[in-house]
Amino acid sequence: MSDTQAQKQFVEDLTDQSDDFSRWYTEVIRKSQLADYAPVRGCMVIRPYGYAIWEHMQSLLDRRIKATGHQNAYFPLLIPESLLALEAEHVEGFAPEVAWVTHGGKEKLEERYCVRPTSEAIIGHMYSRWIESYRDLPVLINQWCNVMRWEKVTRLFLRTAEFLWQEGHTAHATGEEAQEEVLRMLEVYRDFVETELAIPVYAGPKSEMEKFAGADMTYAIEALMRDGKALQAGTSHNLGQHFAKVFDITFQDEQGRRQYVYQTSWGLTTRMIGALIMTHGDDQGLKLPPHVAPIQAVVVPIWRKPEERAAVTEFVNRLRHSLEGRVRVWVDDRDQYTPGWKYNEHELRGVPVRLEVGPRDVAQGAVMSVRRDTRAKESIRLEHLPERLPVLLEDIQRALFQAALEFRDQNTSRVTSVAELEAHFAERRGFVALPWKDDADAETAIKQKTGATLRCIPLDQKPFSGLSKDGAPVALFARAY
RNA sequence: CGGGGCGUGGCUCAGCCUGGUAGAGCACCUGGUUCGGGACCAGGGGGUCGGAGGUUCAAAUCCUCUCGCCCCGACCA
Repeated sequence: MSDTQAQKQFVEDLTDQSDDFSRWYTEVIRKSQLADYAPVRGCMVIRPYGYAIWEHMQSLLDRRIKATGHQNAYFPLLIPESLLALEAEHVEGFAPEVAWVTHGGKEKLEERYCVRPTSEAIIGHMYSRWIESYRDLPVLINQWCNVMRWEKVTRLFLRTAEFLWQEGHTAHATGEEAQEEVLRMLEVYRDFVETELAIPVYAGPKSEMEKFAGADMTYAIEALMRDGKALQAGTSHNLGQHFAKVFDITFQDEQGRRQYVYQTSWGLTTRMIGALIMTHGDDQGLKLPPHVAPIQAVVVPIWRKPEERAAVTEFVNRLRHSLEGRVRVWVDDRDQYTPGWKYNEHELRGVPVRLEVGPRDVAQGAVMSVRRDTRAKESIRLEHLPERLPVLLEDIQRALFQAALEFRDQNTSRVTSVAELEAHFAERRGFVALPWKDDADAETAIKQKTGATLRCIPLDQKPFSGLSKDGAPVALFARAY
């Protein structure tokens, strides 16, 4: 039996990625208990294991949002239709997917409310009341909340009718300041996603066609999933003065002149859990980056006789105490499962490190650690564990990023003509870099022929130097989620 | 929204074609033996077949409608 066959045996009933990636994705989510379907069309329940990942994401991103001077606030779930309708382009963009509240109890409402698909409208309305002078600027507010978009086709985490996110909304005195903010938050996203989620991204502006409804300019970070499809992982919009004009958000400048503010908005969603699954997962299941893994190390005690059990339990207790506050550890002392069964379950659930503790280990005063990503084993003495385990976890975090980066780079091709691009997508997936000048017709044609869309024009053009003959920047195309 | 597929104990599925009142494996419960890569034996509980309507003496099975999910496309975080 080959190694791969031997490994495959470890997991029961999980479709291989190469057989059917979509099915693998859905199965791994349900079997690992990240989420489940809810009795509401297009909605899911994020189960405790999945929600814990989101909580870690929130805490790591929230820290960065606050470090860049923003404050959290909360705006209502419901938005009056009249407010949403003010910005034509915006409302047109979202009209097909808003849910409406028409009744309060048995009474029909005078004006219907929409369940927010995003909060530009209601926040714009409030900003017009709060901002009077240049001294009130900038306004730097973020909110963590749920939003609803009545999607026709839904997929767990990637596209659900209701999802969780943070949306930042800022107002500035000048366009330059707003643009700085847009790029600052794009960089916050890039750093967060690469550092904490170990997902490499390309960051840059979208084309005119792909931008947010109502924005001057949209920037995004784009990641590559293991099936070769791109996933938008976060967006940062320069809204210019569109919303300021329709919501009448003005201030008096130092010369006493009345001016419209310049705004930005930026968001990152629970979709990133989907990105995590599809970037790192393999045929055995999830591989969670230690920084956001709910359980960083799982302890599996092993014994045969009662006296062994006592010794192992005592040893495990010492181990647990020695790691308290340093590593998120869970001792899996469930009686009804054998060690082998637990190994498989924790691999499916993507726990970065497994610590096996049996009589042999206790005799040596050590534990056997096994990495989820490489399966590499290492015996670690109990007294070294508090130092060694955090280092090991950082190694894994780095290795996951490196593996994803290599995959992404191997699947980024360079071409110099639309014909080459089309030939590429006839054969395979991944990112394709092509020198590009904004041209909606050509972009539409590519989309129709290949299914690929312009994902972004990377701000960092260095990886593509020499590709463009006439100085036009390189754009990245891919089929995308 | 177009094309395709699927809804039967918690899960995976058989039964449907050729109607006769529901079955397997896993999971679950009890007892015992086990426990270093998904243990074993014995006993046990649980479904009215997605929903509604129709045909029929009789419907999981045939017909109509409807809801949901999955896959592939068009739209989006």
